[in-house]
Amino acid sequence: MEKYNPEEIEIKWQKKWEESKLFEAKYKPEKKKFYILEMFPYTSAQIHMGHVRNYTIGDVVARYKVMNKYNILHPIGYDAFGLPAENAAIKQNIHPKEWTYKNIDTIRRQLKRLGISYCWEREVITCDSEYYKWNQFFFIQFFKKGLVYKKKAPANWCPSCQTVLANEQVINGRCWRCGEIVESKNLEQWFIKITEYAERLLDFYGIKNWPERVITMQKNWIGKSEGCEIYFFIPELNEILSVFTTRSDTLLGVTYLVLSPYHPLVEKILKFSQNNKEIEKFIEKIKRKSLTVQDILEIEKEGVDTKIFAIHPITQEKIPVWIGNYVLMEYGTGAVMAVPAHDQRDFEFAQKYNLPIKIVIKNPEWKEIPEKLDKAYEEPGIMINSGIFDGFDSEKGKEEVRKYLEKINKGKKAIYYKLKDWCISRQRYWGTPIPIVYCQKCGVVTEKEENLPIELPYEVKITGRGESPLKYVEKFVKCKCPVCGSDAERETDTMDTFVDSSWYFLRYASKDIKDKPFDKSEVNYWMPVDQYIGGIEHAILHLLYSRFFTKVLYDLGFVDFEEPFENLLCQGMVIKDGAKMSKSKGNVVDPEDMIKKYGADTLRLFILFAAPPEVDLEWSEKGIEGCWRFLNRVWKLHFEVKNYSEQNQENDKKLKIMINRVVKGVTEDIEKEFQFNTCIAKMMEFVNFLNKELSDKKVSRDILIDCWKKFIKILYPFTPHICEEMWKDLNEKNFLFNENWPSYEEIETIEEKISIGVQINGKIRGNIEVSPHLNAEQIYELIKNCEKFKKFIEGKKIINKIYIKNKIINLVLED
RNA sequence: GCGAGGGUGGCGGAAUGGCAGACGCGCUGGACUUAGGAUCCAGUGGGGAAACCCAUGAGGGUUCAAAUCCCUCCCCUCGCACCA
Repeated sequence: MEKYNPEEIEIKWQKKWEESKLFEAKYKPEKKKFYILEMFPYTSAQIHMGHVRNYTIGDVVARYKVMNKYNILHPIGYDAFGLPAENAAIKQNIHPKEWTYKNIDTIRRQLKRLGISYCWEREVITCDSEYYKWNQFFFIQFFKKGLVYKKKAPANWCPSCQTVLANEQVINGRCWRCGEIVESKNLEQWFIKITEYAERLLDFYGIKNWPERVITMQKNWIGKSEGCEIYFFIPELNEILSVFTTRSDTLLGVTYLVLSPYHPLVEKILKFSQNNKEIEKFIEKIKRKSLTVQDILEIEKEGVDTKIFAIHPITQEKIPVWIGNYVLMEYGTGAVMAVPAHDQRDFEFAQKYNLPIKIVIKNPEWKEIPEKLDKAYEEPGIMINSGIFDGFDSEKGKEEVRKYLEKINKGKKAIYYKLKDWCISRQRYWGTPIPIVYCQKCGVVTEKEENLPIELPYEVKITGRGESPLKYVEKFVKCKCPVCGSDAERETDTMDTFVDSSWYFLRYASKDIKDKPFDKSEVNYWMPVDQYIGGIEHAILHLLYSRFFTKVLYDLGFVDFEEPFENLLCQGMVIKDGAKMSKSKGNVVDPEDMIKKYGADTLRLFILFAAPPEVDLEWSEKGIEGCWRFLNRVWKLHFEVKNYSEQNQENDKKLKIMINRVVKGVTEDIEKEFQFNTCIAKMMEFVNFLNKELSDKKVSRDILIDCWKKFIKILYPFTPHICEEMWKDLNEKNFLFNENWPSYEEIETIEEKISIGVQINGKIRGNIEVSPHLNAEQIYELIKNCEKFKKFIEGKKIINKIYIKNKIINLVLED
């Protein structure tokens, strides 16, 4: 027997797999398909344990499904655009392109070294103009459909780094890099109208199995609320103020209105109000404050009286108008009707400024209407003090008030969403150029499709300042108008990298990609993705954008499905010493070091064994050693099996039962929620059992070899290299990848005796061996005559016998 | 505050109404050995000499039977957070 040498075995098989193009996906419309996808890596320097976990889980699924005769697509690519490449350019004085491609080479090598069964022929690199050309193409299609527009909007601006930051780079209101408080800066930006798809994105029909929390997070992010717009006339300004409310039933309890300090009417108010000095002071104060999330939570409600009045649409009463710091311009109409009796925020504000509180909803538990409330009553109830609406249940009252308002033209049904349009402009170099041209004559026009791609110029000076470096690349900026041919200028902003990742999975699903983004029939065959695997951090952004993109492509007739990912698995983080592995914490374990020390199979095994896929995994040096020992035992056992020559059949049946049990267990645990940790535990049990069995020498060679082959097959998806080696050593010619997953028989059909638990009055008193075919009565007869149970039963009357087949029998005795 | 998930040996974790702690780590003892941080064997929730008793965050309930279902409470993690 040779010593187990993982490096030699693994590299040998990886080469063979590559030479035979074993994992190449083939479009076979007549075969049932399985598209297994893992979120592609961002091209930072190298892969980390999180990637290893993600990709190993995917590889087990892929290899398992192949053995179950699915036609598999298991692709990989690189998310290659993005800010870190520019930061590296500044810091290391290296061009973003060189940096990115160098990293891709490293990552590719590392993935191959892990032995993941990728179809390398379909690799996608998003910074390749062959790919981003189609970002530009889709942008133009979206533009034609009216889904793209430009507007001035506040962007996250870091005054110290002199650059715009993406939302996700703003942590608690501060810059992720330098910690400076992020400011808001108005810039012209390109937007895609994702809000037009809000309703369809809320519909998760077509999604089979996603973690509930991801769906909840998306629903919250979209944030639909149904209510009513109500119009208050302001005579002094001769303006109508529209407010949004979900509680139209409380309309008669309105005692004042509140505008956001950013509300457009504020300017006019400043002109007309006698209180304008104070208002100005207040607004100054609000705008000066840059607030972090924490601040907003702790901040006290403050406001200023405009001394201007609005007219209540129903009672015609004069309602004071205030400006308050607790009203958001970004939501609803930027103005609210305040009902302090039934809204806690309004209640606090009213108390502070001595504004009246009018109760209009009666808590059914109140015996009488209280004089004073100590907090707002926000639950439903019966409408009171509401004129013609008195006596209505508040839920029904919402409808009634709304209908009445509609009749008198003072309001209408309205739905608002938290979701904002997707800002895709980035003032950066390393991204897809937006295919827009500014022409003196024709205005803003899209580039002609035949002129794509608009290539990113290589020669550029990256400064890290707030403007796109492309602005200073004359060769890039100067162009001809695609409509009239006169001199024009290009847009210099590039696209958010989330555009790249919104359709990469379609590109994979297509072999023929010359002159088109993807092949429609092949994409319709492979899609939707049957199993998507990735981190929870993409719960909203990437997954929402991809769903949106797919729906638009459906509407444009590019694809025949609306949901890209049917099943989603979010794997947990890899942590060490209780914290996520990170350079700053100094607790990083490098996968390559581990592969050097133990081999890829051991690393894969450990990462699958230490925890179920969706929970966080605590790294353990001792744990990986345990897996190393296990594979060494398997290796040793293999040679003992191979050289075994006994023909004693005494325990053959027992061995058959064991292999059936483990095949059944592993199959079921993979099928059910990918419980790879218990699969491995079951295989370890089998190895422990077989070890003993071999020293007893009571099984026959043929049966043993047969069982061992089955075992190699089920271990294969987890640790493919060592399995290929053992497989070939048994004179098998096929790759295991092309073998069938073993079948199993139900235990009852092969097992003669089963050990069941014996309970007396619900207490376990021991075990008994019985045939699986016996019934409760027959088992009871056995127990009655069994010495160890006699003393519990003798002289007592049995009032019930509960037998759970093959598990337990409970005898209930009279007291 | 709201929403979701979770709390089981010294540790990672099994068991989703049916023998709690599978499997692995660690630990203890033994074998082999010049040596062992290699390998193999045995043991390992707590109490007890034993029969047995007690144990799944705390307390109550349902059931022949509860880690699992129901109620009350405590703690941890994540997400959202002035959303009108």
